[in-house]
Amino acid sequence: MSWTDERIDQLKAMWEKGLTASQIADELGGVSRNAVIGKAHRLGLQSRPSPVKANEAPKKAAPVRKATPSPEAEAPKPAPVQHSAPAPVRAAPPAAAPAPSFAAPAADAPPAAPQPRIISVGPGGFLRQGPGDQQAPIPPAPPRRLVPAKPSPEIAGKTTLLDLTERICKWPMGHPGEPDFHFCGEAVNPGFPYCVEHCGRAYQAQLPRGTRRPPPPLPFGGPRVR
DNA sequence: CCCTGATTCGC
DNA sequence: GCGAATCAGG
Repeated sequence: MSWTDERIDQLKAMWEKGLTASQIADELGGVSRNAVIGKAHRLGLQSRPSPVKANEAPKKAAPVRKATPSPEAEAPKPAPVQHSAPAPVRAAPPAAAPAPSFAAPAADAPPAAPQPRIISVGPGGFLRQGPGDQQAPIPPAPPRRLVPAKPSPEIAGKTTLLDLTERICKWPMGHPGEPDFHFCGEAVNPGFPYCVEHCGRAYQAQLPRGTRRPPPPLPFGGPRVR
């Protein structure tokens, strides 16, 4: 897969929306988490709370995979060039401005900055965009209003189709179409799509036709032959 | 173990 | 430019 404009837009939208690189990667499909992160950085999208970047210790971690003699000496760069926008731009509420209501423009608030442009990501990774954002119109009529995702009480806490990953047991519980249909959700038996228990049900030795139940094993205590 | 993002560097 | 490999923190 390559980074088409469309995919880049999706990446940006999802990244800014706060989805993790992994989530973005499998929404986009065909790319790895690393690819997403790499691309995000290349695009200049920047550093959202990283678990590992918290401290500001200027110590040389000396990570550098493989051989890196780094023959270069100290590069004298005492002049920190003042770029215009180094600051992490996370929405900075003017004061105690709560309730991001739909039709609640703060009449008194100074226009501040132009809103970054709002793109939301729908199920499957498609983008909901403002009318003027892109020339490509969305073929199916866009939803008239955004309804808060409602998981439905029956399935709350259950493993849904959207929750499945390579390491989650995909054994169906109930039947598709039923309101509480979900998946097992246990950790898989490595190498299989199901957990250990359900592997046991999914993969059973095929007995020759006509054979009756295999005799129960006699782990011990069988008739002593001597 | 799992996850996360950051960084490096060969391609 | 791309992304696997690696690092490092949670």
